[in-house]
Amino acid sequence: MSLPLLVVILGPTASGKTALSLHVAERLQGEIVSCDSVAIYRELEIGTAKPSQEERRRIPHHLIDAAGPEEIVTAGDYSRLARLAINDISARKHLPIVAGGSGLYLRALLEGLFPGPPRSDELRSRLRERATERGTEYLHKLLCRLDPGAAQTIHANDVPKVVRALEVSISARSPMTGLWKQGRDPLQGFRILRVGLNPDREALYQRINQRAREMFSAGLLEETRILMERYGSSVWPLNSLGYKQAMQHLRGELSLEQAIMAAQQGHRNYAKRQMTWFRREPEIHWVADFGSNAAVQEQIVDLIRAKAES
RNA sequence: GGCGCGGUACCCAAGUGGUAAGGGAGAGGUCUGCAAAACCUUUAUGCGUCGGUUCGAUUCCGACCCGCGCCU
Repeated sequence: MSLPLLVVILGPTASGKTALSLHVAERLQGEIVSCDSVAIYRELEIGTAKPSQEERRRIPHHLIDAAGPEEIVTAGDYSRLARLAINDISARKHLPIVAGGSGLYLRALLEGLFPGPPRSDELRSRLRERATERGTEYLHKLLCRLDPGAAQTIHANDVPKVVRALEVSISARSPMTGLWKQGRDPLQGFRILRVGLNPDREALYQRINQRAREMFSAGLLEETRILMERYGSSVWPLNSLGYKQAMQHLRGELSLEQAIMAAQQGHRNYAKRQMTWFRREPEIHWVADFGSNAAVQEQIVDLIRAKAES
């Protein structure tokens, strides 16, 4: 008997992943595992374009609203939680459908991460202090000494990645690139079918513009204001697209129209980055259209059925 | 009609008598625990048009065109 099927629906923002996953879940007795690094937080509703309460009642969703806004859910955290959810769904004989656009999180789930230490906020803040004192080149020079291999791969200006490499090398007391060689821990026990949504770029950008504007008229500013009051403006998820620009407007740094345009721009740039990430993902069945398209939905249902029976 | 200011890439914009900064957009790329993050690469044989001066003009001169402001 062959392994159970795991369906993965990926694509850039606003490409219709939610619509497609909902349709597939409905037709094939599926449950959805979100792969979205921001929708995982509670109380961030409008800016994350989460599926509606009604949709969530109809189809079970996992890893949406799994953490509070003051928490940080890393790729590693996500991977562990998502694997639990997938195994659970599979045990109930339902079809697990992973849907989302967070590339790193998806890779962490499917291919796993290297056996490194988790993030350490104390170490990080110490390193960042040094960086502001002596300049960012200092961190990279330090990395040259601790892990020359990583220093070569990571650009000196890319502070977050340099910091992580240092964090790993220091707290594990051995170079990060050495730990990389121990390999990853891929998800096992499933046959994976990846479906990628790749609508025409121009059409996607128009959709993004429209959706970003709608978020503002649907109350994004008010939602952001409440979150700022409750948790402060420095909590991580408020740094996300849309929320960041809403905060800038609330602080008087941008006019409403400027904030909307900046949010649109941010989402467009993000969609482009997502596509470059996904292009190198293996074995994706690409669809050059939006997931909200009924013909696409039928086609994918058929594809999954065929695959399930093979 | 007169005077003044300006016309440099898709947009904003610096600049020099000796071969066109920078930023944004667009495109491509990187990514091994903050990733809706961060970072990298790339884009004008061309500086409103036509002449002139010069070894050499985007830069100086003249005329013209366009935009803005003021005056009549």
